[in-house]
Amino acid sequence: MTAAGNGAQTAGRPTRLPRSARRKQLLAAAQEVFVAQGYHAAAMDDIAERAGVSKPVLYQHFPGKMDLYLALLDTHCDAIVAQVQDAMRGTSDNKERVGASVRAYFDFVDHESEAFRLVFESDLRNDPAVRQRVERVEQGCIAAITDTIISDTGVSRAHAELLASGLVGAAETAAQFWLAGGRQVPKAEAEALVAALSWRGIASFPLQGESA
Amino acid sequence: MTAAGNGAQTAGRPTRLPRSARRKQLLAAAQEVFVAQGYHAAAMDDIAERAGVSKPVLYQHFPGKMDLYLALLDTHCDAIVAQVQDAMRGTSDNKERVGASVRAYFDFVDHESEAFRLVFESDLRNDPAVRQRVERVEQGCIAAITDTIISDTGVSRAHAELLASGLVGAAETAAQFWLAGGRQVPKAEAEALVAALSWRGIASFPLQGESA
DNA sequence: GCACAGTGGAGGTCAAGATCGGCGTGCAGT
DNA sequence: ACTGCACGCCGATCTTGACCTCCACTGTGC
Repeated sequence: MTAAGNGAQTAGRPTRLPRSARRKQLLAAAQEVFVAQGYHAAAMDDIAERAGVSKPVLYQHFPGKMDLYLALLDTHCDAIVAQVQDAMRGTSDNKERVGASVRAYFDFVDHESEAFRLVFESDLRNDPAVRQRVERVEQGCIAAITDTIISDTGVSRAHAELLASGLVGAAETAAQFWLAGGRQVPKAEAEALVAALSWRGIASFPLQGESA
Repeated sequence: MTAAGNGAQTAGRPTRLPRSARRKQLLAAAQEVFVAQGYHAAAMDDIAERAGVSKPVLYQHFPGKMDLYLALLDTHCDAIVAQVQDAMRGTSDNKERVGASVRAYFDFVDHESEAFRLVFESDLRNDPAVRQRVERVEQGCIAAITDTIISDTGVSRAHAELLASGLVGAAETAAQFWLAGGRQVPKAEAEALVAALSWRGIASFPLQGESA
């Protein structure tokens, strides 16, 4: 199962690809290896072999291992933040906003090849560049929700951020748990359940007891 | 601030310690370095220097880097699971259970030297031994809450686990966010806020959507 | 037939985990 | 009190493993 089941060439005649296609293929191969092994355990040899090319080609497309990783990370960081922001902007019904946000997390986690691990389980969070991006994701998602909470409940920003982080954590953890457990519950059902939990939790806050 | 502010000797005369005390001191030094740098970036030289000893002493107490890390990890894994289980067993009032669980996560995160990073932000989750322990923590906490949810709401186990994972994620993420944000909200206030969010979310479930 | 672009495998370098001979200190026996 | 002993500790070193480049080969356009 070294390089047989993917979309690259299987063996023998090395296929010549245009740079753009080669780059995309390298990114795909790198993603599979990074997701399966993590950053540190993933060797450049593995990625090259997975893509069916040799190491020099890899270094002709990416200056180093870190650049390769960051390219992938950026893609998925942008994806999840955009999905959550769309969930906020897509409607003005807050209940529907909660549902869409939860769906965003489940979609992100359910995306093929478990790429979410690059963001949520990165073994490079100590590296400044990676840490900055990962924190930016979490803070971006929290910020989007925070604004809505503030404008619709009137709680202080600090409180709203805490609530938003709780909601984000619930969706994130539940989605990961749902996937790790082998999708024992149908996706729509799981989304509805977590959305209900979140909505019931947050919906009572407007104009309710603030400092209770 | 290399080795000045800790409990080790500052410089000059190397103090001879009994094995037990030396071991505890090495564990403390290792925890500080692992928390600050992560597993991979932490060098054995750093840990030895932090403890004020040389590397061979370190290897006289621990067979390798991994053993040292696992010793620390086990301690904190046991701690958080026990805290959540105590929160469940400490009372039969479910609202108080939610409050105690949230408090458990905040206490764990607020514990000195940010040791929670060893569990929640480990950069060794790919390693089987570490992964097993970290997953055991999450599943242990979820299981404790799941049982209560099942017995008090009657939802299916799969649904209860999803709800529990959501609650766990909310507490965990909110606690980390609260700490990362510099404790902008007093601890008791933050706990109450997240507890309210969680309780309002879960409290409506009994006899509501399922068996009502 | 020939130049050339791009590939494949072998090697350099370096960081970090793991380890060996010397040193100094405290203690027991006479 | 003096001497030999044992033990814990340290500086310096080895080795492994992984990232990152250099020589021989192959297929194509004129």
